[in-house]
Amino acid sequence: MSPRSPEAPGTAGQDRKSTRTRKRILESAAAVLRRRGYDGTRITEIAELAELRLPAVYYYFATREELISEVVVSGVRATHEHVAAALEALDGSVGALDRICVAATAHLEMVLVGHARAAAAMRTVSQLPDELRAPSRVEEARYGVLWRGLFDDAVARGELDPQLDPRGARMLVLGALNWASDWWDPEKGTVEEIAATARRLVHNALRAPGTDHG
Amino acid sequence: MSPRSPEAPGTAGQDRKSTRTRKRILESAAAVLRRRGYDGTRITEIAELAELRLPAVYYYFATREELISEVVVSGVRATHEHVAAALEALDGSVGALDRICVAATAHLEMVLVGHARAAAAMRTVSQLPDELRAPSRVEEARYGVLWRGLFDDAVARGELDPQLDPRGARMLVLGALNWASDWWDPEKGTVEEIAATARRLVHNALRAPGTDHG
DNA sequence: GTCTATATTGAGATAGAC
DNA sequence: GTCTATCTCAATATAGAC
Repeated sequence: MSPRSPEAPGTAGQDRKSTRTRKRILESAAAVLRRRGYDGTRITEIAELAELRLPAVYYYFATREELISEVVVSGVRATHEHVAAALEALDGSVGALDRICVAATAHLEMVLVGHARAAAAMRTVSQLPDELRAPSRVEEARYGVLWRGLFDDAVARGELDPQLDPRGARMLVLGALNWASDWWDPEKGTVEEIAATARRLVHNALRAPGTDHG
Repeated sequence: MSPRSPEAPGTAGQDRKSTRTRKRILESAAAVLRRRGYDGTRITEIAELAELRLPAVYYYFATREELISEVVVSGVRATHEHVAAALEALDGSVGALDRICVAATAHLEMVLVGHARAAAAMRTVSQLPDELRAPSRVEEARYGVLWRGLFDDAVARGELDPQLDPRGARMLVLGALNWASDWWDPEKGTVEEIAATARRLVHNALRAPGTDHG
């Protein structure tokens, strides 16, 4: 039976060898995808990184496209979940602008160190051919709803600078965060440092005038 | 004689047919590079867009790498020159923060509409293999000096929020601008609109507290 | 499940006619 | 200068042994 439709195993379920191997392939694919982009990703390189030969990859995924699609979709979903969890952990009294900063920090963490698939997904989505774009768009749209909601709240509560176009501001902020995986070098500073700068920068950028916090 | 080492022509020099064709190939390459990324760029597609067959491209450029390298290097240089010109046009009394905003606007214009090679360059540099990376790095470094100078000025004059790491802030801002070519849709808003939002956002983001401009 | 060996495709690059 | 026709090589994908 093919592991492409996994069944409940005899004992525990989560770490059958095939499940672990499959996961290793996905992580390797994410790493390659992040560095090389969609077209530059070679299955041979993925296999090498996963310490397998190429045909073993095809045992788990029918095609190159299926593998890449799963990396991207799960990367967006994982980022979405991580950000949503960070927001849910907040006290109800936290302001809309501060919630945006928490979301930004969580997003940045995922892109930089949290999950190889997250960085791969953010960098890759716009390069995907149309067939692969469709499934990933669903996840992107769901995640987009979360961010739009955060900005809508900030507008409604008067916390967003009224001179900013909310959509433009939202996309510029997310761009700043996504691009960080391009230049951030773990040897030149910790994630906490860049996250602190990003949080401060985003807070400054969006806040309505007259709400200075020194 | 190959046009790869162009000579002074009989009359004017700039619009010999071969010079124009060469330019057309570079512009086509930029358009493809921007959409597809480094590995996704096919010379056939470049040729098609330039209304030529593939061998004609090889008449002007020895290899695929040489062509792509020229697009990227000239794209960074054109952006550098455009931004530098915008800054030089400013009155000496303009503050450091405002100068950064002018530079940001000029950079964004180039990436979005000014020059196909600019957008291609910004999107592509990090994907280049090492051999191609070297020449583009020289241009990137030169352009980077300009931006570091702008931020150094802002720090020296106390216009930059002291709680921001200057390097981190600089990279986040440039990321926001570069990423815009990924999502900006000319049908959903003019360049002027997004540029206005970007300018306001950057000004807010970087300014030292207590220098509110309402 | 994973391998070696191989079929197949498609993209970069060149030869040589016009 | 630009073309048609062709070579070459690398990458996806499969067959079949273990």
